[in-house]
Amino acid sequence: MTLSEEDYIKAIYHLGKGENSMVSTNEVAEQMRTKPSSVTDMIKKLSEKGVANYRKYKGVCLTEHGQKLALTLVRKHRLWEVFLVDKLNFAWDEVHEVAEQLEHIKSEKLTDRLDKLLGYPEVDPHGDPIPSKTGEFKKAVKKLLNEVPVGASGTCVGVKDSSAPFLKFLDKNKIALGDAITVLEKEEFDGSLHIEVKGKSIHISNQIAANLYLKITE
Amino acid sequence: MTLSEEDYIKAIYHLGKGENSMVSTNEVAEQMRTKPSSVTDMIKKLSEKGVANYRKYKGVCLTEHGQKLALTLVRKHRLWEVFLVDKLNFAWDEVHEVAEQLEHIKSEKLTDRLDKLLGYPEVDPHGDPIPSKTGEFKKAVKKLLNEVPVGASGTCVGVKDSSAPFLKFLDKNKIALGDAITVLEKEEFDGSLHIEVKGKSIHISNQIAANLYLKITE
DNA sequence: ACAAATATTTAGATTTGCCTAAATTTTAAT
DNA sequence: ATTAAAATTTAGGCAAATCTAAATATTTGT
Repeated sequence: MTLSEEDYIKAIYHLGKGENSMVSTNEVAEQMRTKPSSVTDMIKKLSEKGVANYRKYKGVCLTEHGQKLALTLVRKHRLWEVFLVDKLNFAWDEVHEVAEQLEHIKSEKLTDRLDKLLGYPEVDPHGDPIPSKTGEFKKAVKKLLNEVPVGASGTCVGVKDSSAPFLKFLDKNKIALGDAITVLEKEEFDGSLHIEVKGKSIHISNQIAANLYLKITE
Repeated sequence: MTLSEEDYIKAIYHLGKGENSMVSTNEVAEQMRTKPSSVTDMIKKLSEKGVANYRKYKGVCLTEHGQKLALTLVRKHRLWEVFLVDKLNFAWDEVHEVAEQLEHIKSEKLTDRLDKLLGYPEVDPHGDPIPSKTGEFKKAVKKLLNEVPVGASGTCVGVKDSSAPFLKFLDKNKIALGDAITVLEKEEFDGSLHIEVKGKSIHISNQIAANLYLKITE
């Protein structure tokens, strides 16, 4: 598989956590399933193009210009996700791969018209915010379950820990991605929660709650 | 510029004129703005993959499988063109380049859902037919002006001869792409036409008419 | 602070698509 | 039918992205 400059920019952006922190060669390599030496090569090129700042052995971050490019990619990716769900009735959990391809289409007009068609959405189907044309973010509607206030409801849209044991736990407790969840009560002393899922009330530890993402709906 | 296998398949398909005739290395090279030797290389690879039939010095055509791939590409290209015009209000003459990118997106589900969203259109904005999922074509609604029956109307959607002199001629006669045209009268002896364009009645030779495409509307 | 472990870069090879130039085959003209 | 012209393929190289293995730098644990 041959990776594009845009793929590298995206990886650096995401690893930089929105705040444009320095990311290491190995981090990028692992994220992109490639070798560190390949990353070094490409990063040098991005650096020469004025897209990234690279310092040997120190890591890499995006330049202002690089960040603009990254934001544009994120914007396109998330707009396409909304399109797939809202207009083509894809399920929210099957859009990523296709959006991954669509985000590389080069046409500013296309992106802007798509934005308009969709009614200028502020978040994607996973609850992640969509940057505006000028790069501004609205706040996310996605929160870790343990940060959701009592009484609030949402849809389970992702996990932070995707290890087998955790997923197994979810399964055993009949919590699935896509489920509607309401926070009923929060224990003071240990942060554990009573939540309602599929009409059933269950009790989960803070540990668990800290690894489940909710897209808040009310 | 680095061309994909799909680009080659498309070129071979289009040069083969729908009927899957043998096309020459040089034809493909010219169409793709690349060198004959590059074409030879790629054609060999396509042949090994079972997508094309290649005989040294004789030319190339698509296998059954290759034709399926080509049809899928044409289908995707034209569906995206309809999308851009109908849903995103692009002008019909500015969609080609973007559709050229979109046609490479790999997702059968996406294509089928798009088809549905658009109401299963049978022709694209240029009047060219859209293959169905199973590869069937409806007949084109695009005709050369000299083949259009007297009384019929349409929109000028393209030229066969795109040389500067011809385009200059069109300009001088105030015929532009996108214009509505009605055929008023046809001369028996030389095939020349009286047509109405923008409220004006003008007279054009068969020669000219044989190089103007109309998308028939009534 | 030092050695061992880890991370990163460099060197050199590989693959792929493309190119130029030379060799070969086919086509066309007399 | 023969030869000149045109088309096509082959040979050899280049550039880009990647990989492996070796070299170098940084970090960590004691």
